[in-house]
Amino acid sequence: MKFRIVQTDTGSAARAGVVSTAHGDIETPIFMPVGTLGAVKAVQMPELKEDIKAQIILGNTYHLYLRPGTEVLEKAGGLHKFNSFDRPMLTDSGGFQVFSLSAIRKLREEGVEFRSHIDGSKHIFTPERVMDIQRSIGADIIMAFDECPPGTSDYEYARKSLHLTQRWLDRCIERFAATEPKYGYEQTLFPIVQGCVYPELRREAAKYIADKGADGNAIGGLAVGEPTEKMYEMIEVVNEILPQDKPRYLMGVGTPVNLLEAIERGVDMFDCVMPTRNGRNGMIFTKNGIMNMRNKKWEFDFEPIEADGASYVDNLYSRAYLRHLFHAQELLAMQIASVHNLAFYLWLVGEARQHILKGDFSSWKKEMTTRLSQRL
RNA sequence: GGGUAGUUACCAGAGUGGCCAAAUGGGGCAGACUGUAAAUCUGCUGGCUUACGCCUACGGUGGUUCGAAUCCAUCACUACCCA
Repeated sequence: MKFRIVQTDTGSAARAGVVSTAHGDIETPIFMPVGTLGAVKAVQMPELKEDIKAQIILGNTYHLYLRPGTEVLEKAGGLHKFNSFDRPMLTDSGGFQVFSLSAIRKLREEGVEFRSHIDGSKHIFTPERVMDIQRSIGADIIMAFDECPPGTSDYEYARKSLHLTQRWLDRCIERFAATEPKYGYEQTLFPIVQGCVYPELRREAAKYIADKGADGNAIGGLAVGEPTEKMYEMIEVVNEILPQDKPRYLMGVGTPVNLLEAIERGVDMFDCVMPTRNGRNGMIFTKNGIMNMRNKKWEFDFEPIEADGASYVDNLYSRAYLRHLFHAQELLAMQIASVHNLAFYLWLVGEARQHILKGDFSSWKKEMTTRLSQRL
């Protein structure tokens, strides 16, 4: 994997670049739709590629390991062949499940013991095992196995957790180096910065990772319960240390405004379930703010979903119709909302890139932030 | 024409003397959701009121009772069965 910076913003840490992988290039800043189980929920691949213009999507190690399992993925020839997405892919390691499934897992030095959320069966995830599984899945970018501690963790827990994540990182790197890709194309391992909301821990983590010389680096453990301002502060602290010439991936973030704030602070890559999950739950993101499509106010609003929206669904369907579909619990409602929201997210990062190239990112961002913060 | 069962909030439907402005489900109205255990979850849903509380309400009317959605009488209506 290679990263080339095309333009650095003059007034901020924002930059426009290109990540090159075996499955093609990614223009940054980029948003990556989340397809945990190998599918971006409610979205067909042609829509994802042609309409949403997704350049890279995510998969999840824990979930894909449980279903369909590595045997199916290997026999399919990897996840790209299995799900028919021939562009770059990234898999998360299961580190987030250490957080989100904390009730059904046990954390140990060796790794994490999960009780399957599907059938309760026991599964041990060690850093080595997670590397092996991600080799079987075959994503272009794979993530180190980390512990994602809650945003409310105290300093002592955060410190211990970080050091565990660092030991696990070394084991990930070792295993990764000792194994070969299974499908004939290169895979790249991203380490993950942790440290909760403690600047000194974040600095330590960033230095530790910078020394590893990875082709890309991730910032994890944010947007997990800490105040948003703390998140921005941590991004700044970390990005002062992470290599300038390598892509920076802010994991699991976030709202449209979060994206712009992070881009301004030098982040290149994002993923988040928000456009898809919130979309399925009736929320539409637009450049003029959010809309709850279930609200009565749209009942007789026959205007397009978003007149100058980025997706074909925006002018094809009216707000009243989409509201009707949500009330009637039609599957189409979730499909329309997901396609719209993802197209909007991809439009937003694409615009950010254009304004970085043009040199007016800061003024554009300021105006957009105001518009995005509205509730329609 | 005869018989039986019933009539409760937007709908369905519990409740058969005080703990009832009245379970539960649906619907409705809002809110939440950030590396997806999520097509999920939470709150509200007679009126006035910040609240206490007051008022109006369980088909109509009249009654019994300290007290009635609940008991009695009567009227109206509905469903089913028999002719």
